[in-house]
Order: sequence, then C-alpha cells, then structure tokens
Amino acid sequence: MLFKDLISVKSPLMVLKCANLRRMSSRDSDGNSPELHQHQQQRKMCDRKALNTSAEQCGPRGKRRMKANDRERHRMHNLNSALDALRNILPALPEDAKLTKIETLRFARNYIWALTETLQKQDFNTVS
DNA sequence: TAGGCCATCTGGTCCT
DNA sequence: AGGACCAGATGGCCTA
Repeated sequence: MLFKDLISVKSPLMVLKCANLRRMSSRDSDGNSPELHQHQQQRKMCDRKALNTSAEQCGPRGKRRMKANDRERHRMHNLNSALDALRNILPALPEDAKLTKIETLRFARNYIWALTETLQKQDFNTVS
C-alpha cells in the first residue's frame, strides 16, 4: 500500500491535515517557546498550590487530599507520556505539528486500520 | 469574545 | 485503608 492510499482513508486523516495547518501557524511561530509554555504551566501550579495551602492546614483530611492530588497528577503525566510515545510512532508528522489528544487517538486507530488492511491484501495476493 | 484544548482539583467508586 | 481510575468542574492560554 502506498502512502497516498493511507492519506485517502476518510475523516481522521483530514482531521490530521487541519490539525497540522492549525498548529504550524500557532505557538512557536509567535515567539512562545516551549520553555515559556512550561513556565506558564509551573506558574499555574504555584497558583493552585497557593490556593491549597488552606487544605494543607486543615489536618489529616487535607493531607490525604493533597496526596491523592499528587498521585492523580502523576497518573495524568504518565498518560500524557504514553500519548507522546504514540505521537512519535505515527507517520508523517512535521516536527512542530502536535496532534491533540483526541486527534492522536483517532489517527492511531485509523493508522492501525490501514496497516491491517494492507496485511490482509498482502495475504490475499500471496495465496492466490 | 467564543470556543477548543489542556492541566489540575475533587469526590465517588472499585479493587487489592 | 489506601491506591487507581474516572468524570465533572474550573480556570488559563490560544486562535479565529
């Protein structure tokens, strides 16, 4: 199967094309470096922590909550790492075009489907 | 300014 | 009991 065949596989890849256009024209091009983005995220974290100091001070329950929040944060980071790993093995992505989470999942599903089709066709040709 | 995407917090539920 | 998972709420950032 040629790559152009893969491109022709219905909607999710059209979504991908739109996503690439959208992202290539955004973020990094307007001087927003990844470092700055990270800084903004950290600042967000600090704000949250400042808000939560009261929870920290309100005894065992507050401590348990904060511990659970840490675990949840860690869990979501793991999930995002897995999504990044998935993005990295998907084909034909320009360096600065990052798929959203939902786009990544849809594209992966579509890509697997296309590969499966390719294998099935190969098997058919081998047998006949 | 509205809408999309994201990170985080939170409470509920299930599992070990 | 404590941890994992989940879904809803909230607020920030960015683009059209």
